[in-house]
Amino acid sequence: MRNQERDKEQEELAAQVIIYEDTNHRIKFKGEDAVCSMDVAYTEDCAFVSCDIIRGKTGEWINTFVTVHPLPATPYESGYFAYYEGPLLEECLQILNKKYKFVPSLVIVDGHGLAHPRKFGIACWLGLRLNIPTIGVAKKPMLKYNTQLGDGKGSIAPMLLDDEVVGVAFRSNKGVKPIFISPGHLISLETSIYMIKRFHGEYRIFEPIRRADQAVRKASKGEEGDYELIDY
DNA sequence: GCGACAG
DNA sequence: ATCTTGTCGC
Repeated sequence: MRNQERDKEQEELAAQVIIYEDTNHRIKFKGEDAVCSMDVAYTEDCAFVSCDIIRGKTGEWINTFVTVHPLPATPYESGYFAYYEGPLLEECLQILNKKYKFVPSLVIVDGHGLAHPRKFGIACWLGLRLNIPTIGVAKKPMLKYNTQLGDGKGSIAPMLLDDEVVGVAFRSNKGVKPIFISPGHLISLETSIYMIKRFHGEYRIFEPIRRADQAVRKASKGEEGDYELIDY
């Protein structure tokens, strides 16, 4: 598909994305509800996907699963990340669903949600595919933000697209580069920020994503770690 | 028109 | 994303 066609497709799908406007936390976790955070690592011949699972109600870590997949057929292109990595995330969750009847209540993705030039980052794509709430958390911005962002831990600056606030730059620790939070689907920006703060941890990178990253990194090197590899 | 642009 | 050592700082 050419970029012009993909742009059109992204704009059409973006129109289907549901973002809540209210500042109330519309996600209330019940006893067993799971929040999963996902990441991917690549080798020359395959992709490793991790799904880090915590209990939404308590934040307690449950497990980190890793699945193995063929490399994507299409190359990575900025702006079209979902076409590259999205299907991998979806397949990993399908495997966990078949094997454990696992259905997350919220999925947090390494990448953007609404904070994307056409308001359709990978978190939006996955949310639409699964019909589940999603959040995007990225290490680099795609949109401009106020670089006057405070230096202290917890400082926030809005990211704008045509005067609309589509996400925030978030200083997760004093003096470190910010991370970038945006809603993906079936969630509000306020709740997205709330969830990231709630489960964040002590380092710059959101802790569950950090664990997911470590898991796939080790798995891709054949090293042991705090993860469970699922053969397929 | 040109450049910038997640992983 | 991935290829890679030491090093500065809390």
